[in-house]
Amino acid sequence: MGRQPCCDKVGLKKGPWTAEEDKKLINFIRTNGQCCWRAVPKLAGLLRCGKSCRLRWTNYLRPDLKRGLLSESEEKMVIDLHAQLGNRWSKIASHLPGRTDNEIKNHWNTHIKKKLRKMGIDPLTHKPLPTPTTIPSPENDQDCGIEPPPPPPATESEQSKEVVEVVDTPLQSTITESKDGDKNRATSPFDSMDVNNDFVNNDFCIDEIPVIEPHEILMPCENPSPSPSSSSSSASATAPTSSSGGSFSSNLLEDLEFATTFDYNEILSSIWDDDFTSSLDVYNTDGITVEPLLMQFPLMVSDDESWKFDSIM
DNA sequence: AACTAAGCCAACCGCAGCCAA
DNA sequence: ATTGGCTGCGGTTGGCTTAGT
Repeated sequence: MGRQPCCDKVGLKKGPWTAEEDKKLINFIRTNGQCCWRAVPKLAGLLRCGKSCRLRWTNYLRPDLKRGLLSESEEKMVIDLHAQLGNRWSKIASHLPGRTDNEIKNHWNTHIKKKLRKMGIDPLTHKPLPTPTTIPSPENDQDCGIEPPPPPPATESEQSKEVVEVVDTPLQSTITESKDGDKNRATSPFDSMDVNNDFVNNDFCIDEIPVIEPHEILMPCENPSPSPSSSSSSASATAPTSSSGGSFSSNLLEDLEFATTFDYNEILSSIWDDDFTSSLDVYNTDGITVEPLLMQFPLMVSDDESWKFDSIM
């Protein structure tokens, strides 16, 4: 049965989201909540398909998102979970509050894969790579787009199945899953690894970027830099750049009436409904309940300029 | 300073699964 | 049991940024 396209693509906008679009989407979800993504663009006045709106919201605009590089512990968790679950990014993301599947997938492909290879571990199987004497390294470099020959080709599902079912390989984490989905972590791939052990213990860096401490990311906004007149639509009205993310441009912030000195919860309550924010208080991920996110991450910022509320007001 | 290559990430595409009619 | 609509997921790509020459 032929599937209809998810939306009529004629006249629909694609590509990076503008601050104006973000604003519309936030305002819509703020007043209506998340429902019927197909209807969202029409109701919110957006020339986007529902899918695009959902993606933008879940990957960028959600208030509970934790931005910035993954911490060391998060990376290790991703590796452990990947050993168990394979490329089931959404499942993996469900164990990392504030992280999206897309973010984890990107981080895996750009950072973790390389690190694992450096450590002599096949990122696909989480088993030791063949020694360089057996396979010439340039051809073996998957970054060149050349996957190594056997280990035998397995489909995505086969690969996942294999990883989940075969649990007593040397580097395999032994996470046992109870019926209610709880994961009891026993050993990590790193525990049994003595190859490059110093790397594991000392050099498993997060790209030399320190983890941002809460006191570092809470910005008092006492020093509003003399930004160009906010009424000027020149720079702030343009679409967000990829580096800045741009989900909160100065225009958007103006429109949402952010205060120059703010309390994050205040901001949240001004942007999102009480019902909505309260739904974030407890985040249950497959049996793992974490601290209420808004308490855990009073203000989640990163190198991302867009989160520096103070400097752009 | 200019050019090129590599890295990175937001967004798109298409399929799978779920569910209601 | 079948059909059709919707959402979620994973793979892929386009374009911007950064590093190297």
